[in-house]
Amino acid sequence: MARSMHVRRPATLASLAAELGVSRTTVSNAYNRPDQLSPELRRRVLETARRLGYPGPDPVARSLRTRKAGAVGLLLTENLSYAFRDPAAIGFLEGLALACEDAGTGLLLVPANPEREDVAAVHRAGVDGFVVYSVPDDDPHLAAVLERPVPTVVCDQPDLDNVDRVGIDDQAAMHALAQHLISLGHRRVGVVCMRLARDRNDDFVTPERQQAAHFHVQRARLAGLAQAFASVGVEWATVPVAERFDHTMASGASAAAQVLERDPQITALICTSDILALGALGEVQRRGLRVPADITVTGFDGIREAEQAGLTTVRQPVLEKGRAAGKLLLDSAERTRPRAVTLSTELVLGATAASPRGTAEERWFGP
Amino acid sequence: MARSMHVRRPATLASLAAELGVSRTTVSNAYNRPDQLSPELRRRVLETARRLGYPGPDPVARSLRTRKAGAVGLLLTENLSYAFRDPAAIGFLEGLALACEDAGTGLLLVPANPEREDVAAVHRAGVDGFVVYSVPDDDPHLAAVLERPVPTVVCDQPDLDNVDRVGIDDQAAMHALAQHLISLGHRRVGVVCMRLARDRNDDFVTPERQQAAHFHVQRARLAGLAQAFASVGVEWATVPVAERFDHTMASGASAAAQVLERDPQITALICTSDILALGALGEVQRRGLRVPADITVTGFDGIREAEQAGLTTVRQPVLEKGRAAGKLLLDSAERTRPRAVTLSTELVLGATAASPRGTAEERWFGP
DNA sequence: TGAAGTGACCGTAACGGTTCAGAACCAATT
DNA sequence: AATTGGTTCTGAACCGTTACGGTCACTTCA
Repeated sequence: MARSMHVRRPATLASLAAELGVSRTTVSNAYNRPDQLSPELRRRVLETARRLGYPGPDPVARSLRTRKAGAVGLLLTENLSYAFRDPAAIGFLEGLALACEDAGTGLLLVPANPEREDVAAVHRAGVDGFVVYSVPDDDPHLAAVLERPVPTVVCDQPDLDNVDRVGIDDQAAMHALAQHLISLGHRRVGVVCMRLARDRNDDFVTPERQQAAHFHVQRARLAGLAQAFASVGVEWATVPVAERFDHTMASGASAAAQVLERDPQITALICTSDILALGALGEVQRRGLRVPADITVTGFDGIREAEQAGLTTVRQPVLEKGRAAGKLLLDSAERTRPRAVTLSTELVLGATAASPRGTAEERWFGP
Repeated sequence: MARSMHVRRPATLASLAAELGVSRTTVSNAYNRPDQLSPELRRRVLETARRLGYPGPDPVARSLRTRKAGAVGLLLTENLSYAFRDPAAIGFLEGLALACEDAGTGLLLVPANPEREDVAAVHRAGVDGFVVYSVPDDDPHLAAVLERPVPTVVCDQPDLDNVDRVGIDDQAAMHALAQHLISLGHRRVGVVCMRLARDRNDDFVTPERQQAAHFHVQRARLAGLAQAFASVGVEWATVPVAERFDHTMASGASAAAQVLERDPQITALICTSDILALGALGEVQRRGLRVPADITVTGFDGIREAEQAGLTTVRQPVLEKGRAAGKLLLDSAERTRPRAVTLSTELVLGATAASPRGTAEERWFGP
């Protein structure tokens, strides 16, 4: 190949300067400060660059000198690829991408596999800051991020002092949903929740595990439920709570089955995410139960698929969360840290919740 | 704040070395080659690093020295955020993320806004290679990427000599779909297609524009249709082809309306993407036409939403495309470039295509 | 006892830029 | 003639690492 004949090392600023008989500074200026040299010389520089195949200043070397990478890193709970399967995560990504785009900043997806504890990828990331999306309190990747001398914004979890955060009031939102169910007359309920810690537990959750949960969001949602139901005399410890490690519809279905087998008498199945709820919905119907006539099912998130299914749920502004996280990170002007943004949620009254047989009214006024 | 009291410059390899009274090399080795120094010294190095708040070797400086960034860049046709709204793009991203994750490589989303011709983001990207997803032939960002001295893989379009490519045979796939429609008896059809060039043209497409299209994929799909229909005597120039710049269901709907107004007699509406087809489907039904009894509608891509709608379409392996692109880029071992990967497609016979009233049989044999 | 390892560490030279304080030159003003 | 100001270009320092080719003391073995 003719190509491999002249394996001349790629041109650099210095070689260009030598070729032209000018200083490196001048070549650098030709790219970065056109006003610092005569148009004629600049033209010659660019011309020679083209001739020599010089692609312009090396981005890495520039980053080293300027101490700016022009990118923000994103750390996720899950596999990188998972993020593209979860509608809520996709919404978050879209919002974050929006903010980055506005700022002309790149978005680096850091390959932090939660299985392996390999933190090297975090150390290798050349970024000006990190956004951390929904990781457990004790995530080693998070620890590695916090060691890096760059600003960081956490979305959802964990809730750390000294670190900027964007999120919602999970406990209050779930409390509101619970109040709604309570007002409908539900007292005997079951719960399906997402993973509470980094270890897999596809089973019922003990009260201790609920309180010790390393995922702040799930802990808060359960606490919201517990608080609401306890206030109307429900013994929370007796409520079956099934946990699933994988966040899939299949998990929702199997968890629903597990709960229903433990207590077939429940009138409502409360799920801490829409994905789980959609799975539960399928399982419930597969068992011949009508929703909401025989049983109420609720979710959390407000994803499109939930809306289509008419799910009663809590809508949270996923896109806004991403955008807010990005803005917070990029507006490093405001130095009053740590800052916290709490976005509002909305109770979505779908068609999957209703009063249990023997309605609230009947309870109060008798048949 | 106590924090701002000691604004001591952040520790570096050198300052650590000085503190310890060893050489920089040794500190570097403590991180990168533990076998090159005694465990005891290594322990001391790491201990001192912790005490001084040294976060480990600076990734940018390391990248400069090793000439490795540990990330691949992704260049998209559209706004970054758009990628998270298009199911096909999401699938591609998932596949690409999968490949990157396997290799422990980061994925940098480059903010290349197609509106502005601002190529700086491409120059600023510290990456070991680029994946380019479906951009027009004359995209300035693509030109900037190709100038960079790093390997590049193009997915879908454009189809360049000297550059690795992953894609499908768009022309053949569309030809097969057309053959199917022809065998059903369709002769009078309309077409809805995606943007053919970087300039906005939300209108009918002239034959010249079809052939000069800067989007290779769309050009090929139209060519497949033209070829198939021409071979059964249809004058392709008379077929109404409506183009839309934005890739949304709303665009599909309006384009369908435009085509139907031009020629209400068409028996099939062929769309070059599922998104457009779903929009067209809505518009057609809004007009009181039954699908497929009154009119046939087809798509292209095979996204989940299309499957749910029972759309007759062509399924292409979007996730596989992403994965293949990533692998191609990362397996720089095989140096037999340029390489090309053409993945196979599948005709999906949904419920939106049928013989037109007055079927093929009736045409041949009479009533 | 001398040659040949071996393990632990170091010095120097890149890597490819950006930046800042001037130098050199020229024209215009005082 | 000296000063001022502006434009254009340069020299040297610096960014924080890692690669490479050593040195040096301490075994090991014939």
